[in-house]
Amino acid sequence: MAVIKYSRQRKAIKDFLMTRKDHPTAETVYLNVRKTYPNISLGTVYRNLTLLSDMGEIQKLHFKDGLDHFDADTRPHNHFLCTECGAVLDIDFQSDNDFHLDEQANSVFDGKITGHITYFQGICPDCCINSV
Amino acid sequence: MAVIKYSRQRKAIKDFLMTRKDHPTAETVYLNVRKTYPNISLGTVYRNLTLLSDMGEIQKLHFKDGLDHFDADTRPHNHFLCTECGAVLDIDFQSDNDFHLDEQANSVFDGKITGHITYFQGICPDCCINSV
DNA sequence: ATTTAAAACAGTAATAATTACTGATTTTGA
DNA sequence: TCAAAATCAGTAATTATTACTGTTTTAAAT
Repeated sequence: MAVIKYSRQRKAIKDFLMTRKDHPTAETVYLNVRKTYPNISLGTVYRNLTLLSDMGEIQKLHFKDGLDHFDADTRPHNHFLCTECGAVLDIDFQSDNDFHLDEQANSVFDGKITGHITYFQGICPDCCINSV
Repeated sequence: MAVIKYSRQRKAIKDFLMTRKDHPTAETVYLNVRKTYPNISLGTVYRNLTLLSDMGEIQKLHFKDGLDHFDADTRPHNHFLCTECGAVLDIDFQSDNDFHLDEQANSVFDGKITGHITYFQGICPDCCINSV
């Protein structure tokens, strides 16, 4: 695939993803983009999510549910997984030490560490309210 | 499943897992336990890995390859994924701050954070040597 | 504006990891 | 030793994802 051509379907997929902060799955993207493009195919959604991810325009994430999740926010940031409802949220918090973590880990590791991501888990705000 | 009964297959699965530090997949466990129990079935391996995981005797992990990986070490510790060969390793290093990370994150999060895990990525020792 | 080759599409089939089902075997307490 | 329940082996089903095929869309050159 030498040249990448524009496609409205790909634009719609990225546009939708940018409206969401909850890292939807391919299935969710498909169901929503179908509102605008009723006969878009699931294969097109997968192909474009992978393509966008390869181009670095979005991030592909893996959580414990075993599904691929997609995030239009490509800045390095941490994630939270709710053990009650499975919701995935961004955690914008970074500890002061976070910036130095890679070099610290490198000093005790024989290979070469280039990055890290921290997954938090617990009860999300919604589930906290509902369990009162 | 009220009472849990002993089974040699389950013991063999856990015993094998305890010999490994590289977080094998169900398939790898299957291929190895078959050396001792030649007609163990893949379903048995999956069922017991899930059972052991539910009982808290092992940990089920998810990496970018989309496969389930299993770890007999249930102490909280961090992981490393090699972007070259896909190898998964333990990172025993913990920053001084790591212990306080949950409470720090809690102070800026509306829900309740109960734990975290950090995934490092980079080039593993083996791949570093081979690429010289 | 037309033409044209490559890229992308919709729709469908195939793959691969995992889970569920079934009748036989093993475990364990009585 | 016996019997009920758990577990097993083997197989079928499910589910997420990827690959294939013939048609449509894009974009650059006429």
